[in-house]
Amino acid sequence: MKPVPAPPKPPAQDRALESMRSQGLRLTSQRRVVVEMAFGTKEHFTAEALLARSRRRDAKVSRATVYRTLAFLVKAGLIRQIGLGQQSPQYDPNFADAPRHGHFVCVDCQKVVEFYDACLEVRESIVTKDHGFSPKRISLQIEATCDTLREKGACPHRNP
Amino acid sequence: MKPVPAPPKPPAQDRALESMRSQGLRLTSQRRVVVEMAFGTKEHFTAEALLARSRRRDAKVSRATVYRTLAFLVKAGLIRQIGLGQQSPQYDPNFADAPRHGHFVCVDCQKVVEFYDACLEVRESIVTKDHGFSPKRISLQIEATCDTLREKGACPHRNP
DNA sequence: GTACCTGCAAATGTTTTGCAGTACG
DNA sequence: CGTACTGCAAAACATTTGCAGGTAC
Repeated sequence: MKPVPAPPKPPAQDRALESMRSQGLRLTSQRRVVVEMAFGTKEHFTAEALLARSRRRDAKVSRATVYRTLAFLVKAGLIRQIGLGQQSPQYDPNFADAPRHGHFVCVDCQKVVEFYDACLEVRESIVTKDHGFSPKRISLQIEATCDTLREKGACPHRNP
Repeated sequence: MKPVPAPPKPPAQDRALESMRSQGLRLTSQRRVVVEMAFGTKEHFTAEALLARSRRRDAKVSRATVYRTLAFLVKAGLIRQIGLGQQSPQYDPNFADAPRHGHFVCVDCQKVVEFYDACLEVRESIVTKDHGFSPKRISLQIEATCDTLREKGACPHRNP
């Protein structure tokens, strides 16, 4: 019997629009632009950066609309606000597809690297239950130094 | 043989003052008040709350001094800024004595419960090394629902 | 005595909000 | 067509900073 491939998950972007529609929100052109720009990258971004990117597509997108749309996406669980010890909060669009990853923050070069570990997830779940809770959303951030930088003097995580 | 009790670790408050002195900072009366108020509770607090509490001790402590002192304590690793998904950042004075604990945030009542798990710590360290990093500071926050609330209709974590 | 510190107030930066006009459904 | 949405600008906050005067050491 031929194995049936799992149907591809709709891109986060489509799920966001669907989520908005199902909540009765109108799919305005501005909201489409903001959603497209939010999920059009795997990188983390700030609210201001998302505004700038959205305005390159449509110069009239307002700051207010970006903040309002971002707030909805966060509440819907499609984007997560992460506090990486930096100045203003960053938003991570990858949680829609990989809701359980954590972040390394390289204290040498400030680069953020995402990771996932099944053992951690299992243990996190056990510990949570042991304390009488049911886990809903886990945020794990590890500030660390880069071994390669220390040994070779160059950090492999820094962008080109 | 009589067991020898481990010498008590100096309270976080004393370590903070010592840390400031060793860095060449002057121990002004304002800084003493802010440090005392910061470590005088096990609860998390905001910068504004620390200002209010400090002013109850000395009405003339300025906002600027509170922010400046808080920034030093965070950089020194004695207090940690935690992003608990709330409005403004919270500060946790318990990291000086227990630098590796995590936080449950009850999504039902917003109460924050601290926890520690040795297995998690070991696994976190392994995963970090596997990715070529050496861990320096770990921040684990788990948003969860409270089982007792769901079963009994009352949340045991809510304050009296 | 002299840096370093403080309080004040103004500057900065971010997010929210009120409102009149616009457009989705 | 009505109601939700948008852009704008002002408001609301949170945090930082410049500076004149004060104080620890």
